[in-house]
Amino acid sequence: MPTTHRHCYDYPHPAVTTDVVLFTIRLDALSVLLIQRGNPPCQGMWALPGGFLNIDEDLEACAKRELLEETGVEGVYLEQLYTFGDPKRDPRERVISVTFYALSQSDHLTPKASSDAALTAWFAINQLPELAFDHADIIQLARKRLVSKLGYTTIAFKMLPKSFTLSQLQSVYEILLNEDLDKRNFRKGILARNFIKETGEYSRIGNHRPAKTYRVINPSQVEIIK
Amino acid sequence: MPTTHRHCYDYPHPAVTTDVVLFTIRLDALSVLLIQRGNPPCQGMWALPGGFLNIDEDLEACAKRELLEETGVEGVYLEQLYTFGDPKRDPRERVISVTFYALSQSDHLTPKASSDAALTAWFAINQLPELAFDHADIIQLARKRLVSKLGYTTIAFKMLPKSFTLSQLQSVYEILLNEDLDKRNFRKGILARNFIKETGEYSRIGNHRPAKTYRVINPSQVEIIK
DNA sequence: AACGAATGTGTATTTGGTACACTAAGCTGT
DNA sequence: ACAGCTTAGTGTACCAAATACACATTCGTT
Repeated sequence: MPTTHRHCYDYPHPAVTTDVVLFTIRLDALSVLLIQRGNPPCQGMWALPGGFLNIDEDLEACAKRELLEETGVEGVYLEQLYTFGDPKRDPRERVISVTFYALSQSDHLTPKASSDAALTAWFAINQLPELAFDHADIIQLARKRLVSKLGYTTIAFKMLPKSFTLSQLQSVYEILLNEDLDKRNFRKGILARNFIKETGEYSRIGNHRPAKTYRVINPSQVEIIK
Repeated sequence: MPTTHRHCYDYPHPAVTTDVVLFTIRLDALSVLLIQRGNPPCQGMWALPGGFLNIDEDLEACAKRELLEETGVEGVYLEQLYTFGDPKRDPRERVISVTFYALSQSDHLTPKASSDAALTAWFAINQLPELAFDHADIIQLARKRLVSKLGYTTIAFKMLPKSFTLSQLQSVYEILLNEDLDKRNFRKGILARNFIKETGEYSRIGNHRPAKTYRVINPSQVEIIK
């Protein structure tokens, strides 16, 4: 077992990791992607995808890389959440975790087993397994942030395909807010904000009337309504 | 010059610092506390108070400690802002900075020269000097966060003494939002939210009618209106 | 006692949000 | 082909919240 310790400093340095809370809506429930840990500590418990920061790597790049390496997921919307640094949050050494949350439509997602053969799986936010480290706290904070951002940003669109129906969009809001919304009021409100416009196409799935599909007018703009 | 390098790791570790954007309102302007750097890099430039994280120290504790050591300021409201980690943000080594913003009433603040005799001074947010590292970005983000939190939290009270007049409170909002507010509507709105109540005392400063003073009912509660 | 300066107060209007029910269009099974 | 099921799509009346707006009050000063 090599313990070369080749990287030395005058003062002790903490380790820095990134962790990602990847949300999607699956089976009408807000869900999170987790990885089962293959090694101690917390072996066998479930954890967020994430890992150690490379020394020349940007924080966001690290989050994206770990997500790709561990789950095969890429191209999702990603935003920094909070930095967790309790001195005892990892029993091995001092670890600062810069956390992110990510949003994706579920049909873009085919999480593969990670390179070290760990299991990855979706869990509904209300049916989470026992989680490693402080990852339960991270998920709850991410959920809180996500829900509160619904009100003044356009992040909801990040959980839908490029083209979507108003019913699909309403469903995203209803699941995240955990309450039913009035169909007419929802449509009136969302259309008044001028974020989306009709594609001219129709969604013809199901044995019922086809629905107009819409797309986001300015996909890059996410922040701040009004 | 001792270069003992006694702290060694299998993989390179970044350094972790905290930096604090301390806001106050001074001379009718939103202002920030800065320190003039005595050493390279960026010698002579102004920078945020902050410094390296001790290996067993909580992030928030580090921010408070550095603020106290470098400026003599303590007891202020402090909240984590964002983590800056661009690989080139510090020319010496890889440095991750976990940033905070803090709010204080100006009359509580008597910033002293720090132990290493650097200068500390207040700067109006619109008249900042040339800043070290990415500290200009940090300040702008902090300002943006502060202003947006005005709308749905009670942070404005953190910039006032325990007992204050409604005109003082309105002035805080006007300076932060950079717009004039209607006196009657402001009072109606703020009183309807039931955050504050009359102390029964009057402020008798100036050659004009004394003003009722108010205090916050629940000083610990900061988050989320409605 | 007159003046200057900031305090303190109410109403009418506008705006935005909420509550609420039926017709339209497609598919399926007979 | 038509009856029945399923989701799409649409407007108005009501209520609550935000806005616009002007003058009398109470100090201190001269």
